[in-house]
Amino acid sequence: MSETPSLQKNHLLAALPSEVRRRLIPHLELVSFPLGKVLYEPGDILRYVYFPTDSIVSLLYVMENGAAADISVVGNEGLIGVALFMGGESTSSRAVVQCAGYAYRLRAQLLKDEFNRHGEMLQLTLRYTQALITQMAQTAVCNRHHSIDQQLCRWLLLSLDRLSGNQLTMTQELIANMLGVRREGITEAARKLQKLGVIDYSRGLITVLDRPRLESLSCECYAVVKHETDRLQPYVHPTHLSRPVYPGVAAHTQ
Amino acid sequence: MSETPSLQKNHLLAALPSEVRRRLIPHLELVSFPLGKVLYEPGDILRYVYFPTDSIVSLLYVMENGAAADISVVGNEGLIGVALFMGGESTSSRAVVQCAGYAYRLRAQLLKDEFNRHGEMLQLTLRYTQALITQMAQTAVCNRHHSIDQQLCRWLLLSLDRLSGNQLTMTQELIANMLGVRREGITEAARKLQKLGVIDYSRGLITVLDRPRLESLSCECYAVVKHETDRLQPYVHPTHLSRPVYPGVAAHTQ
DNA sequence: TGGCGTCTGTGCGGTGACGCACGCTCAGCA
DNA sequence: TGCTGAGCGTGCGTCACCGCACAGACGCCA
Repeated sequence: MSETPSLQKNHLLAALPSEVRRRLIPHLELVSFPLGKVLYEPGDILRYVYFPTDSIVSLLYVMENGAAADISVVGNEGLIGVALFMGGESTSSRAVVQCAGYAYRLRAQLLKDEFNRHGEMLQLTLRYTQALITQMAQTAVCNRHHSIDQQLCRWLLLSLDRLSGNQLTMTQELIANMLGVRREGITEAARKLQKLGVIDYSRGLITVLDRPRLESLSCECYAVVKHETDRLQPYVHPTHLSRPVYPGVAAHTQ
Repeated sequence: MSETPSLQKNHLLAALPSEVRRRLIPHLELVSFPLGKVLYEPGDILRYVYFPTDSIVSLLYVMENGAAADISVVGNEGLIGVALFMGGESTSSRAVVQCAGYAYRLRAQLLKDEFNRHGEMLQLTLRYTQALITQMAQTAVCNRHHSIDQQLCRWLLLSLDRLSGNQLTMTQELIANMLGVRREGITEAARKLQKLGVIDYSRGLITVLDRPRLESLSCECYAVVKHETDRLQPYVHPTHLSRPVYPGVAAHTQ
């Protein structure tokens, strides 16, 4: 194909009908995301939407006292900047790069232009947004009910799903910030996992050795989110999605 | 006006241009929501969307062990069933009536038909959805960082905003279920508020006596959500929203 | 009017997470 | 080669919340 191969790494871009993709390609800019880069702060007007290929971005809520917690994780399955097409133009979250890598960006206005064609782009992004909502909701209950141990497992799995390989480059401090807990809490939870032979880690590099075990140690939240995401974004054969926009949704009523 | 006046009580319906509203009125059915009624369970196909007028519905996530936590509260400012137009058709949440009252319902297909006209309905509902997302996200961080005392205040305020008057008919047990905490925790928090003269309550009837004080005792989460909701849904003059759909969003780019 | 059930009040031990403090260890660099 | 600092390990007291258990209080209905 004549397209940049890495463009296919983002599931949303990959799922676009080739006609739409051809329209957008000239406007998609590959950008590098260094670790810790802030894509936007609460209230910022969004000038771009970003489609990660091999980077991971966390949506963080920051409290007045500086304490924060991530409410969702975005990787190659999604995009950053849903507020733009939801109509709000900005959000109250902060978007921070959690795993360095690359992403394609698209000017806000170009995305809106695409929506105005009432094409597949709208359907795709809305479905993704619903998956995102699921993740946020599950995060909320997880924060309420589950132990740090379980949440660490959930979080490792969510991150792992958005990368290739079985390694994560992140310090315990970073993870603690994401989960909104103490660093020591992560240290203890990570040590337990290491003792069980589930993960190995050293100075900012985490290797997952036994993924099935990790899944069983995680709270149900991971499975719930994954299941729902798979349901909403079954991008195995992108052509499956080449249906008309709203009328295309099966009319189950009656 | 010839329209049912109570239809105006729902902000979304009220904000519709009269042309759209005229189209929908014949299909809007007023239904009664008794306390505790379950509108849908996780995974249910949504046959209707509901526009509350004077009822309040909680979106709950239920864990495998039965423990639950509400992730957002929906009243006359919104609608129940966003999954329908997000494309998912169903959600993983349970919708439960938390304050008895009334709502208008609309058949799923009719809503989709309305979207296919690419009208204001889409813009309106998407903006609402973003407000909902904000609420979920804030709930997530609130669960992580704030005390039961603070969360109770937040929750009373959120509920109060969606009703007229300063009274809530709900038992401490119910509130505890919503917040995903022990009933005793609510008892203690409520007692503190009563001692301060902020609220009064007895056997399932809560009266807010000093709302400003309640707001100051609440965590920041209430204000954040309220501010964002007001920004996204400034339905003071519904005609303000009579703009073209996507192109109407001010082109801030450049 | 008496009884029953719902709603609320309170106590107690247990525990998970916090805040703080300090020590260790390894990579990278001068 | 030795220093420095980032990353990780660990202990200790404190606190919020939990689970359980039971007691009082009020409303409603027979």
